[in-house]
Amino acid sequence: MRVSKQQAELNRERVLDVASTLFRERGFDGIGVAELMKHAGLTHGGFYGQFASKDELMGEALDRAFNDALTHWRGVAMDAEAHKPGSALRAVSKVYLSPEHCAQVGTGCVMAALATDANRQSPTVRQRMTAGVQRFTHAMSKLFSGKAPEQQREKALAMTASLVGALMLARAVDDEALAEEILKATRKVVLQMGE
Amino acid sequence: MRVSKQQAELNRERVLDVASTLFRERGFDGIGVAELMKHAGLTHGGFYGQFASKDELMGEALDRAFNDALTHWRGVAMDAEAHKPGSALRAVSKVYLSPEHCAQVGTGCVMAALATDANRQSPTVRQRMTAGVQRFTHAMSKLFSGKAPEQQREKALAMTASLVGALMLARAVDDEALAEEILKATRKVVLQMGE
DNA sequence: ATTATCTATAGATCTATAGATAATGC
DNA sequence: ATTATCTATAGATCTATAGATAATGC
Repeated sequence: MRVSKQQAELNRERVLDVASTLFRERGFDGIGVAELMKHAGLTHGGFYGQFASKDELMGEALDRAFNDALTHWRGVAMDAEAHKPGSALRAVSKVYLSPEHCAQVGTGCVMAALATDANRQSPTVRQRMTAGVQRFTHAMSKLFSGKAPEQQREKALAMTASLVGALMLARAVDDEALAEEILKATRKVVLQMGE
Repeated sequence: MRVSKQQAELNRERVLDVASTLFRERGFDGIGVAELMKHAGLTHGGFYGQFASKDELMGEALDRAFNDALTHWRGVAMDAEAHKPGSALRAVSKVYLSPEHCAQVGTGCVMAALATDANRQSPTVRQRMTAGVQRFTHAMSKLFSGKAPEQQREKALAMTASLVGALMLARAVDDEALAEEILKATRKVVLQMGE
């Protein structure tokens, strides 16, 4: 039954990966510890050897999702710049506001999936969400490098709000045509922020 | 114990009001039938004489919240127009993106409070959310009356996404200064949509 | 000997229903 | 007689813990 220290660490990482995805798909309260552990191939009781509480897991899963997001969006921006200088904003908005991102809740933007949920959780969870929003908007500000620093930040904040709101609404509606309309209209607005 | 038909209808309305507020504050799964009924001054078991299920209540509470919202925002727009023609867009964005609205989750925008939640509920609930988004954006399109019809709709959709995203993010962060920054940056973007 | 994981369970929820009660409305 | 509401409870969750088990790591 007992596994090596190394394997235990891998197990813990797997629980975090599973949680990061399933929390986004079903919400923090939409999946229990038992089912999470089952998805990670472990039993319910083993969880409390790896984490102090479900609340602690929420915080760490949030951090993980933000880390993955920053890596992902920096990559999208850098690839675009390498291919065609000045195209990063267009690339990021196109990928973020795509039907594909809309369909992938579990691996998609953590803010669009869990911002409302985080607001109803513990102070610790809220702090992690706040830190994530700060990190994300800071990364986005680099998409407006032609402008003054305070303008970069302002535009990054407004852009983030538009992206997150559009994705969340597009997912909320049970009508693909309407969802696509929302995404398209927001792509246009976000591109105008770069002008 | 039994009350008049008229009183029973008033009781049902009170349950709906309570649900509409508490669902927005805590999420659909964040409050149980027993506590909802207690807030309405009734007992747990009485609920099922008024509603077939909690799911049915969610749908009706959503409709109620959207009805209230449309009345409210039409009022804000009309008051502004009456006072100063052409100021409706500014007035709506100012009130929607205010710290006061940010603080009042239970009586505030139903999309910002429950869009993610609705995505995880039954098809019926999702349909009601979709219908509400259609109604809301249709009302918002009148704020762009100087433009071509298809532009009005496009701008209303993008505006709605920005408003909802900004409010949701501002509420999610545990930092008033950052929240105010998000709201302010988004006010600017929304006003530019009217130009 | 230590410890990662397991089984089993306590105690607190949750939705929904059954059956009793008592006031309304015919 | 009908019915709006009540009390009580079934059955299914949920988080967290206690104690057993068996493999690791000294």
